[in-house]
Amino acid sequence: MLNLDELKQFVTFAEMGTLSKTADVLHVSQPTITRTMQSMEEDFGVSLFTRSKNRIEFNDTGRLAVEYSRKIIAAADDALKMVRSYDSSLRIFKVKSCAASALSLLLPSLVQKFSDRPISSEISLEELVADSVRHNICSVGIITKSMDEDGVFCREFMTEKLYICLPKEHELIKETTQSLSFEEINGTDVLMESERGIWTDLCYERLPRTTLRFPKKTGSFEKEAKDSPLPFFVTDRNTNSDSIFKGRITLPVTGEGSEITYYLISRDKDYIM
Amino acid sequence: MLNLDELKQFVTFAEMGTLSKTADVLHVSQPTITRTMQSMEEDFGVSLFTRSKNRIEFNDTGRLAVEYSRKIIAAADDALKMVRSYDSSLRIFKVKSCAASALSLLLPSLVQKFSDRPISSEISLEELVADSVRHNICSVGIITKSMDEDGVFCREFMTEKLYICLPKEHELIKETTQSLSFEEINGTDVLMESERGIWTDLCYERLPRTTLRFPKKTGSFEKEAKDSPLPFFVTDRNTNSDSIFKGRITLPVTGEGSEITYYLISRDKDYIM
DNA sequence: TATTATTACGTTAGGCGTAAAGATT
DNA sequence: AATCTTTACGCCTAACGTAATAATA
Repeated sequence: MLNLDELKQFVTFAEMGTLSKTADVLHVSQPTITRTMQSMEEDFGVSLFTRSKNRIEFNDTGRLAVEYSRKIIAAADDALKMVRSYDSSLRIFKVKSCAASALSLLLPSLVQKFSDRPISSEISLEELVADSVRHNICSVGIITKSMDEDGVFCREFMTEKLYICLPKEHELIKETTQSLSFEEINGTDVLMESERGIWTDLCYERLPRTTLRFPKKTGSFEKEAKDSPLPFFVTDRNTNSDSIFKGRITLPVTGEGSEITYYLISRDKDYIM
Repeated sequence: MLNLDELKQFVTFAEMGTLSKTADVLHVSQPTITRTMQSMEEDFGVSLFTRSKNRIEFNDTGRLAVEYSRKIIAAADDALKMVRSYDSSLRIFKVKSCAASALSLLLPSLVQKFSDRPISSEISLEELVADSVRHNICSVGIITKSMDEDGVFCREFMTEKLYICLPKEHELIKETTQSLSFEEINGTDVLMESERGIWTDLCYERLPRTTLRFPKKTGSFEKEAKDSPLPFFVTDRNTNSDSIFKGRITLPVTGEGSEITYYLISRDKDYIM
């Protein structure tokens, strides 16, 4: 009967080249490896090696067997990983979001609704959020595109609009300026609130010539924003104190992507309805 | 450590519903299954069942674990199957062909070239031939389309052209008839040499209104052809005795597919060059 | 009472390490 | 002499079956 322990010795031998080295790295005796290789041939029912007196090497069949052994081991590793993360997802209510604002809005209601379970949350790339929900790694995800997949429920959650906040004398402001497009902002350095989240990703994409400056320490954005002559972005979901807007003008940003709709996704309907 | 034997007991339990039935079908004692299920929970490191006093059932995590366990078992079965068939392909020189004529032409040279190995050959569907070569199940394949895939070599082998052989007074023959198209033949019953092979497939496709009649016993085609008033197909690679053509006229068949080019494919260049 | 899961216990077989032998470079 | 594979031998663990227990329907 094929056996995962033996399979691992088998592929390790393929990587090490000699039985002795294999025994070394696996912390077992050399005879153990010899026996395992013999039993692999019995299990597969075919010859897997060419043997000379003090040398044993894979033949073509052996190399094929190694390939397939790797697949079995990968399947086993995958099984452990997936089952454990699912179990953990049942214990800990995990939320991944592509944006901080939507997460902040959602969390309080989750804390109330699932007061019996610890809640962990994380800002992550949109694609990873979707994947995590797909694979039961997290209970609820927040993304910016509607999702229509079997076994995954989706509903609209909220919208958020981008504004730019500039010092009154900033060169981008002309007399008649009511709003600014990404093209107009592109090239002007901007202070960002966070290194992660959908807005940051968007700025990297739409403002290629702009240098995005991040707070030196996490959480020091407000302080730095007050002292800085740089423009910064805010949204209609802004949670900063009013003081950062002193001496500044806030203008809407126009162009594709400046208004985002967030969607909640989950494999469990009750989690998002 | 995850173990294939235990995994099989695990998925069998999922199919049987009770530990006792599982023990029965697997021919082991009930305590063995109890212990295995306990050790599965240890291996995965999570709870997989809900237990009442004399009832044990899968929970959600358990059902997920069963899914993944099936994948591991499938990977293991696949490995055994593939490695064994590859080993066999090294011992026995296996040829699969979509047509008998090309096989007949190829076999003698193979017998000479690989006189140290037994040769087995088979007529099969074109797609299965290609798949067999891809998966190392056979050494050489004969198909009718050129193939360009990594790791598979291909070369042109021979061509074969289709003719129809009719009794002199057959209604399909007019004064000026020099050839017949599939459209003209379609609807007329025809005696076929074999139930397998590319020509038979082609006739099924191009002569939907025709009833194809096969020899009652394999190998009795020549005998039946002499006595029959039906037309039959031959090719320029015909190997039947001249006697079957007595009192008959042989006309070329026209139309797409009436001339076929055969290609040899193999994962080993030397096998076909 | 029949069925089911679990625990306890004694036995056994299989797997491991040590030691040694045989062969190669 | 050092390295490598294989065989032989003894030990010990881990897995099995039997028997018994407990609970349910």
